[in-house]
Amino acid sequence: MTTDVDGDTTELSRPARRQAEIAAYVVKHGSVSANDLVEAFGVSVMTVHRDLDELERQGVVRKYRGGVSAQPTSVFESNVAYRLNTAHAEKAAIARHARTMIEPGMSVMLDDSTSALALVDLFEDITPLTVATNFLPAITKLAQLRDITLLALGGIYSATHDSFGGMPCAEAVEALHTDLLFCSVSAVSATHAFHQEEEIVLVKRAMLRSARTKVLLVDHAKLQRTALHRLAPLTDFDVVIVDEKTPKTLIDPLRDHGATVEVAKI
Amino acid sequence: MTTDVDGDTTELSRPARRQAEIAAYVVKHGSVSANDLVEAFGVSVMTVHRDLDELERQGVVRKYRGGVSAQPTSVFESNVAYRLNTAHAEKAAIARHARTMIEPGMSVMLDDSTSALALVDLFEDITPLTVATNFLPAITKLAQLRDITLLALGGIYSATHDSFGGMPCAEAVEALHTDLLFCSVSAVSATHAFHQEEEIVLVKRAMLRSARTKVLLVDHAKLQRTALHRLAPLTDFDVVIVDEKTPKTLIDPLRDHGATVEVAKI
DNA sequence: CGTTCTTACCGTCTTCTGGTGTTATGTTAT
DNA sequence: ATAACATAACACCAGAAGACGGTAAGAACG
Repeated sequence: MTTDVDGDTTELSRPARRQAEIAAYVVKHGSVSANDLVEAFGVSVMTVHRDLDELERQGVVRKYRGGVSAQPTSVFESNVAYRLNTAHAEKAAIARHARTMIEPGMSVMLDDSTSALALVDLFEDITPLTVATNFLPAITKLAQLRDITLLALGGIYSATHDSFGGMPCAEAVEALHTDLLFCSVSAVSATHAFHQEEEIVLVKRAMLRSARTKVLLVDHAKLQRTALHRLAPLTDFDVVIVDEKTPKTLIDPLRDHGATVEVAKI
Repeated sequence: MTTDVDGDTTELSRPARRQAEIAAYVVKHGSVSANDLVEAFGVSVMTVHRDLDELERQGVVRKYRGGVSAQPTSVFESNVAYRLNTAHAEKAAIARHARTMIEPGMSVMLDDSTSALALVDLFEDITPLTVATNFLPAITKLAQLRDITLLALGGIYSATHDSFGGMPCAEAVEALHTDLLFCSVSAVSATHAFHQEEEIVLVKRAMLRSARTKVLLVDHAKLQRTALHRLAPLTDFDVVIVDEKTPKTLIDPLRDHGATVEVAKI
């Protein structure tokens, strides 16, 4: 199988990668047996089962005796799109660009996106800093850093996103007001940002209300997709940052509709 | 140096262990130079500095040119007591005992204590379960488990406790009401539970208000200590669980004052 | 201005955990 | 009852991350 829109194959642990591929395989075939997967991926039955367990834990597939089947696309999409997500260099570039907007002493809010995670790696040098996020990997990283006030946004854990959400999270967000918000979405049209899942939209909307300056991080893959729920018009964001690989033909429409778009150089 | 009240030396990575010992050393001597520590522990200057940096990050010592000094005891106590904390077998026994109080489907709240952490390891078999906690290691573990609804209690991260606290956390707690609460404290007298730090007390009090059945987990070391802030009378707890090593002479007074004490068998 | 202490960087070593297969045991369907 | 499938329990291997020291550059103190 060739999957992959553009190059950049690695940057994901082998099992994680295989799991994402298995997920794609399952969705493609609707439902498959463990043995099918053994042949297709050249690993042992045991490993297949372990992978499937993990995918089930994340809510991507459903196991039953004799095989697995795919879950409703919404869940799958946002997960696998996210896991197979590469574009590492672009993400890093976007993060570096975003970083220039941050001054020591500021308060920053991050959502549960890999783009935001790339940004976290740059925080060490912008201290002191207050960071609020509901994204577990980000929380774990930030907890290690000195001179960073970490404000964890709690809530109901979602294995699919590895983050916290739901009403408790929205409430936690509403109790805050930060200088900056960096967030991402699953899809971007000429006029609006979209997201697959309603509960996530809830939290992101709350975040948008709780920050002075709002920044949308968009890698070029997002611009060609669509998603179910309309999150907000792009004009709600003070800045939209895209990566260099984004074709001009996709950027121009955004600007025509009033968005402030900045291009991050690699 | 001999430290160590009772056997059980390991169960802590080498650097972590040395750091705890260094912390103890610093407290004992009030303030020491890096070179002193080099001799005392037989490691390089570099390593000493790294250890001290870590301890400073946790708020246990204060670095200045020429050496380090201990922080106010309150901070130290709750940290090092915690890190040097062994009594592994006892903790496990207490956890196993506590476990019998939990039925599938219940909602459980945990505070930031190693006792609670031991309990987490037993949750895998009591599913489904809803667990709320502000303790980062517990959150990380629970996020891996299936059939557990994890409710993270967010707030301001404290490196000393590796948990979240402050007003945001207290508010998150107040929005809940669980069937059970398992918590621990730094010290227990015949009549009351105590804790070193005020902010922590704030959260624990909120937790006590937000649970139907309240359980206090006490390993025998706690019964001989004292601490600054009075958290609550022991009669506020429905059950107090102590380990087998606790001398009868310490248990009886608790019972005389009306507490329900149960002894966990190893 | 020099001494002392601290940090930054690099290379090496070790430790450890994650990933995997194999075999054995358990479970469900036919 | 038996075959197919799933889980559990070891044991192995490798890659990665951590721990550590040394040296050199930097900063603070006298």
